[in-house]
Amino acid sequence: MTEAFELEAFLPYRLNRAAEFVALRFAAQYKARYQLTRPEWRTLAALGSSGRSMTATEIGTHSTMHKTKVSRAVFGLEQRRWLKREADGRDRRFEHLALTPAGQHAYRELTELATAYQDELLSMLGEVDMKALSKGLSAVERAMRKSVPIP
Amino acid sequence: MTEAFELEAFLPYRLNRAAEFVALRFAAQYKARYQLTRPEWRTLAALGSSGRSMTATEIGTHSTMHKTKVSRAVFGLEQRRWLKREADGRDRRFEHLALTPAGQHAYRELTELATAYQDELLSMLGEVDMKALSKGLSAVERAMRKSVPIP
DNA sequence: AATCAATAGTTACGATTGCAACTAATATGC
DNA sequence: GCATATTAGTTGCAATCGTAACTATTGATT
Repeated sequence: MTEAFELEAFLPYRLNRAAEFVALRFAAQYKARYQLTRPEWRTLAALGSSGRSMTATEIGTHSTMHKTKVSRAVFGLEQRRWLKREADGRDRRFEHLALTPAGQHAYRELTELATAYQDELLSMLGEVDMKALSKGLSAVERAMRKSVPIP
Repeated sequence: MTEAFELEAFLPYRLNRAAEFVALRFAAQYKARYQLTRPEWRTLAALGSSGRSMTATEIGTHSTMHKTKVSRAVFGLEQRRWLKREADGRDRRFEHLALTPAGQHAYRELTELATAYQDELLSMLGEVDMKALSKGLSAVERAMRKSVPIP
């Protein structure tokens, strides 16, 4: 006899639920403190974490966000004066995006929140299970790099 | 000196990216074949998997979907005649939702797709890493049950 | 039993999203 | 060197989403 389908064991379902839970609790923090949207936080994080300037496409690839999402997030951060654009001298289609000092300051504050949250998660999950999760996620990331994009 | 924040190691970020990757590849299948939305698939799966009738609130709790999402998904499935509502005799606020034979048929077809996809994931990740991921997700699920809902 | 609180589910509406079409710039082929 | 294809990024628009307000029903309080 064939094994019955178990939704509770279905990986997309489990991953999605876990991701939503973990993300929501953190989003509540930066939304409350900075009125940042999620795409804005992800853009800020990509730029701040890289420590260099990036193009919008790079940000999108790195954080797997749609280019229109990135475009709007960049606009939002630009209005806050957290980010400045600089045209590429050789190829003017490119815009090099970099954090302003104010943006870097916000990034540092947010990474403090993020680090504290990561610690909180570690204590919630325990070191052993956290390691297991990390190992599993690494495998997914490996698969992502190998796989051909869907759209 | 303090450890620098590493976005690539930040759990919400990693989980979200992995979940999106895994979900998107499956969504492409049921969208192409049935024009099902994600909330509709999740509702169908919750009902089919439980094997019994459920209320909208139960579906929402179980799949962590907002009640308006559930409400619209139920409406969609009802229009396809995949689901029927039955009022509770004692408390008429409740609606007991159950799959029709057509709905059960669709559910079985979709679970075949899902099972095949799960197998594909297993072969992509490898058994060891899949086990690790599963163990890590179980820990998150445990934390979810303990934690107080944010909204 | 009359009022008030709580719960299940729906809906109106503003915000967010992604697709497709667009502009602008550069690369390629002939 | 000119037409065509390609790429970076933006925007219009329709679909989707979540919040808050709503209806309907039941429970609790007095």
